[in-house]
Amino acid sequence: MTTLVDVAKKANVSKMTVSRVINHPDKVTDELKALVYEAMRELDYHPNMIAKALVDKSTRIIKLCILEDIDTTEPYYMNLMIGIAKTLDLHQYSLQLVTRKNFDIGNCDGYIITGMRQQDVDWIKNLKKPVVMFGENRYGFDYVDTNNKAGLYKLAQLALQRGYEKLVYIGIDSKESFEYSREAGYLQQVQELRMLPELHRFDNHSHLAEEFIETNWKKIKPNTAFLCASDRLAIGILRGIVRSGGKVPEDFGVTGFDGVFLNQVASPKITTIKQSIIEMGSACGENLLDKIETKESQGALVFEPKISFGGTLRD
Amino acid sequence: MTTLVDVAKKANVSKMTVSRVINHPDKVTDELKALVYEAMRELDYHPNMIAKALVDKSTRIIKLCILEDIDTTEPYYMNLMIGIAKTLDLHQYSLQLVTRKNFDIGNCDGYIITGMRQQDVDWIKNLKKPVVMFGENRYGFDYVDTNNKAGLYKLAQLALQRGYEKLVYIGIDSKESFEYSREAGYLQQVQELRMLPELHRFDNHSHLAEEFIETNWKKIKPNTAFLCASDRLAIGILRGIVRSGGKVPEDFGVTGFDGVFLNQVASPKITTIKQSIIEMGSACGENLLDKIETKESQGALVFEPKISFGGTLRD
DNA sequence: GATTAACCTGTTACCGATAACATCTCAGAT
DNA sequence: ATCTGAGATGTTATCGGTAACAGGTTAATC
Repeated sequence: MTTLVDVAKKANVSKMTVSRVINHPDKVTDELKALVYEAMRELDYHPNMIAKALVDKSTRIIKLCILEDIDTTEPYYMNLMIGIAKTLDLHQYSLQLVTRKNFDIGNCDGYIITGMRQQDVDWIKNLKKPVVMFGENRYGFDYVDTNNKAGLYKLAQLALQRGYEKLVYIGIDSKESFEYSREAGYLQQVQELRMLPELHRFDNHSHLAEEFIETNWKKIKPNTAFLCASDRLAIGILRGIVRSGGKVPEDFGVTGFDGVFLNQVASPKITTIKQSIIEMGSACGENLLDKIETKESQGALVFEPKISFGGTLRD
Repeated sequence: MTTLVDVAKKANVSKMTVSRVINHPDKVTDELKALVYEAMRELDYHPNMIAKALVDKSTRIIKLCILEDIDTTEPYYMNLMIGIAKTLDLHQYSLQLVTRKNFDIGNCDGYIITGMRQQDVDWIKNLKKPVVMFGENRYGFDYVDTNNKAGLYKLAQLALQRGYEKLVYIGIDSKESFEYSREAGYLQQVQELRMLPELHRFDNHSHLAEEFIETNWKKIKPNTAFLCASDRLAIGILRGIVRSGGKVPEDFGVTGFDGVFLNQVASPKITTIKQSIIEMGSACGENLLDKIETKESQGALVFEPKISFGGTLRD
């Protein structure tokens, strides 16, 4: 490993000058700067982050707190992590994964938190390091998320364009903000057209949605589209309809939300909201690192939803 | 943050003595040790890993290299990471996620690698830091994996016990070691009973398996069990059979391999090998950290497979 | 009783960076 | 010509640990 001193010798300056070239380039003359840059290049110098961390009492560690149960952990977290990791690696930060089970020790420079519940608000507010949430919230934390409301609004619109006469919303039985937003998107579209809303909510498990369809099959009329708050629920609805003898997409429409993994294994593929989770993860990372360096809030970052066209809405 | 010096003052010793109590406790008298421990407890002292890392030129970073395409990245990697993270956090290490796309810079103390192909053997052998593979291999790298052969052997045995007369193996069209082992497990069971083996291989996508069933439906006789190398393939087989009008589990059996996530959304649930990926991840971490500290190879660690009973084999 | 060895404990230097302070230079003011 | 001060560069101390060496006791040996 080449160090500051190596570069300094090569450039015939003191190591402090080299340090300044890196951190306060405006305080060094162009002439010396050129020398130093040249030396750095020749020696392929990379700063030792550990030493830097020691002086400024930082850790270069970001904690990713996944507060949801592992059981319900959606596969898209994998993509989230890939996105986060991409940014962090670039800045020589590294990641610690934290779940409710190993929630402890160890310092860090910042947090990315996902799956927050109301009960978590207190301790999160007390954290002494910058925080970015993955997933919208109404407690004033900076966050990165898809525009959930717009997502359901668009899907509802699409279902109408495709000629379905009734829109039923299948939601997740939770008090989280994203759920309210998705419902709001549905309701807005429905109310703009003076239609009667119909909402049902379940825990996010496909078999609950399936049961719902099967037990209520007689009451369900053709030409209905089911707008689901997740791909899991959509898969259940789809299966329920198929089992009951209904035809998708001819007589019934189904849409989901997420579109990372589940719709790959459904057949037909589900028309859903495709979230570019990797990019969103990168955004989380950048947002947080900015915050760490500038010590200023970066605000929320909302991604516009994109529809991924599957085979569960007719053409 | 309390430091060595704080503890030293409190215990009325030099900081070197405190350091020794931590790293070479045999070189300090019991009397002083007691004092120091007492002081450490009172001050809630935790060593600063950054400072330690600076002197021994380590990074406390482990790189997790996921060499598979993100598209085919199975959700179980999430669990793998949780397992790894659990161990690493305990030892104050942290993780960097590396994919083929951001394969670069940054030092580290060791690697956990998964999804290795033949073409990767060379550079992996050239790595200067300890390596543990997740997934069996035949190149002499230490690894952690489920006993793939035993897994398929057991499933085949189970299918026979449940009265299926014909066993068909549906494999993944790849040259990776785990695939050979699963095939070997199937073949061993089949040959022990002098049955005729039948193997088919596809890329690991459910719709390929589904197509296979549908195009060959006429040739497929009842009382056959399909032993699949992955849950994805099993889902495809299952769907193909159901679509073609076959009855599972009455006339046809289906088994998978993995059991982390996919079988949660299948209906009925697939009888599969449940891998405790979280534990395996922890094992990877421990194996690697051992290796880093002792500088000795720790060997392979093979987990015995457990069957997760779903509804795709009859009782 | 002096010598030596074994064993503790403390001192110093260092890992690779940065901040704070010291020094030096040179332009502009007096 | 001397003084002043701004701006550039170098020196020193520091972050929190550890290794290597130095010094001080005590017990065993002659």
